[in-house]
Amino acid sequence: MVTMKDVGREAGVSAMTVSNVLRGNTNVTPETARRVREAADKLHYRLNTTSLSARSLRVSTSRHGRNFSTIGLAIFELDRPYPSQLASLISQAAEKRGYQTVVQETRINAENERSIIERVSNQFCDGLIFSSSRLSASEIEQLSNHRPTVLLDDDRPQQDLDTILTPSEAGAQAAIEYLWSTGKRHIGIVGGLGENLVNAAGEDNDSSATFDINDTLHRRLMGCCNAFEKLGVQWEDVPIIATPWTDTDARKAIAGNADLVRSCDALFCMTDTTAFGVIRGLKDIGLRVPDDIAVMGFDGIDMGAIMTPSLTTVAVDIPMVAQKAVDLLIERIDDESDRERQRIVADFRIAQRESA
Amino acid sequence: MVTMKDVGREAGVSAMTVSNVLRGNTNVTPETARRVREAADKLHYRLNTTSLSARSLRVSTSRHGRNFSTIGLAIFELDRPYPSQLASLISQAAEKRGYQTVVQETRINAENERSIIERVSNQFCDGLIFSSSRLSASEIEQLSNHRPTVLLDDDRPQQDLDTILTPSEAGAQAAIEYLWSTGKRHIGIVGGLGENLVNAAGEDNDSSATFDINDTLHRRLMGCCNAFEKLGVQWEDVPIIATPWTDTDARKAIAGNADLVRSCDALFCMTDTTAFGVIRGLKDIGLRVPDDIAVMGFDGIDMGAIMTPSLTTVAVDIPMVAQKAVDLLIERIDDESDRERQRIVADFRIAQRESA
DNA sequence: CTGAAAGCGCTAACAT
DNA sequence: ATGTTAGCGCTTTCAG
Repeated sequence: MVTMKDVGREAGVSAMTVSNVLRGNTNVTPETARRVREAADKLHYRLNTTSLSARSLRVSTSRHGRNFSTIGLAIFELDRPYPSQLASLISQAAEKRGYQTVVQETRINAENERSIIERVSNQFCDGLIFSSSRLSASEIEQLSNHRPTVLLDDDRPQQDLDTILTPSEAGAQAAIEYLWSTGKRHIGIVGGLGENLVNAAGEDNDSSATFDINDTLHRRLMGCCNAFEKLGVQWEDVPIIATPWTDTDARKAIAGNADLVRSCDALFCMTDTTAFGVIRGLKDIGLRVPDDIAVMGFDGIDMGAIMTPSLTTVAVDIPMVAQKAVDLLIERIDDESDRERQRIVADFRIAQRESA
Repeated sequence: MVTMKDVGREAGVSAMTVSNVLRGNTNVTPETARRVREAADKLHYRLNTTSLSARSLRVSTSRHGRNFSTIGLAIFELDRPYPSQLASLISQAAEKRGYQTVVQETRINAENERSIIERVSNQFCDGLIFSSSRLSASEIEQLSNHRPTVLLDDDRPQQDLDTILTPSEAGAQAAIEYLWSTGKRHIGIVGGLGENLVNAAGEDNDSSATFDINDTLHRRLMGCCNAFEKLGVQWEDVPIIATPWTDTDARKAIAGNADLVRSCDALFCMTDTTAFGVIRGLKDIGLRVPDDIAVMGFDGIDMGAIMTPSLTTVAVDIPMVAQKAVDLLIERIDDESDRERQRIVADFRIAQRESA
């Protein structure tokens, strides 16, 4: 690494003069400045900002008088609508409160998450937001040196961190009840079993042994189950189509379960993206939505309103998730007191559109 | 700020012992350890990782023997398919090469971009990728202390940085030619004029005065223009429907230009998202796609394949954009030599699907 | 106009 | 088992 000392030696001056030249602050002879700049160019000098920050510990105010507060957001996937909308909303909510957000993709991999904390979040973030983490709260706490942390969509009971949850159980129950209220009596569920999101099985048997990637799934299934029970339908009789929660997988799952699908008059899908694939898959096998069969999703991503047919769905209040996450985190950052951890379930509404 | 010294004073030990306890490394009396931990808790001590990094300058290898290389990606929006897919692909390409990616949303705002560089990228990234930046290359260079930088989709000729471009001109030309080849003779263009992406007019009149947010638009229009010229169609006769490049805006634009739309037998949309809104808007006014009118998009986002009807589009090789961006950047990071700047235009193909 | 010294918080190496 | 020393790259202070 090239230091100011090196540049100084090359230019025949001290490191101090190099510093002065490069920041253009104090008076330096034009000739000296030129020599220094040449030397810096020649050696490809780059300001080592790490040590700059070390220095800045000393001076209370930053050079520009701004607050350099930063939130780290670890999110499972960036290429799908729900997490990317959430990331965007969090960025914007944080910005309104004077925080910069840095987003990192975990792809639901524990090793990635550790790396994120070690390399970045822990290095310079004032707080962390973890969405669908595979790490235990205690590991996050330890790796992050007890940085304030908010978890999203992590329902493991042993966690002792602030948590924002999507209304999986209540939302799913409301979905089934809605379909029932429109006269559907043969409601199937899509996205039920098997590995979900990604096939991330078989890793990480230690710290997160208690973690089930299908946690959110279970809560949504539980909501369905409750609804059917209230409606007097045997849970065992409910058709469940297994598929990962992606559009292409869901499309294939419909093709592979055509007969089962034809016995239904409505399908409730575990996510909107799944529903998109289902609607496409239904067209592939000659079924019209909603005329032949109703389809309902879960999430409330923007694109659902634009699709043809537009998607009836459990619309989670995603801006609320983002806002609460940011608020809770900043509260923790500002206030070191040990107030009790919070656990907030986001609102939802049934967005009644064309598909059901 | 609470330092190890403070904790040590509270616990009646030296800072060194505090360090040892907190990292659980060396042998410490359980009793001492307990006292230290209590003191740390009481004072709300948090490891100052800034100085950790300062320290790490000294020891060549990191504590875990890993390389802590990081790429900063500044992207205009995270809640739309194209940029979020791109961000995801860049993250994954970088990871394969041992780099962690931190993503930040600019929302096409110069002040945000400056903040991103100052707060984050400049602090600890080895290199930057800027997508649709509003800053000039020279400002980026200066703010980032000459960090290696790759620009995406920035066609300003004065820039002297590595650049990856989407094939706007060739892609648009190919789109028009494709529609023509299917017998369409009344092709309209959607997404043509007015502020695009966001209404970010009126800011930043100094450094980026030379920057036109409609730059990409102009290149795509130029491609259309070339195609029509070759086909013997007067450019002045081509219907152009102005709308920002979002689905909801595009949907409204169709409703507001119903008569003009009805005179067309095909519509070429500036982005896939625009096309989604257009298809929906066409249904709103009773036109069927592709029976009554063909629709074509530009980008090649995944969802286009799942829609009903599936979207015929200029499918940019987005993985190639991501891969080249990462490769070029890492090349710059590794090799300080001043090889000439590169300028790569990504491949594309016409994804021939149902909508046209 | 230029440079020497001190020190930011932390920890490896060494001393007690 | 615990403490002391030195130093990471840089910049503020103050002396030449």
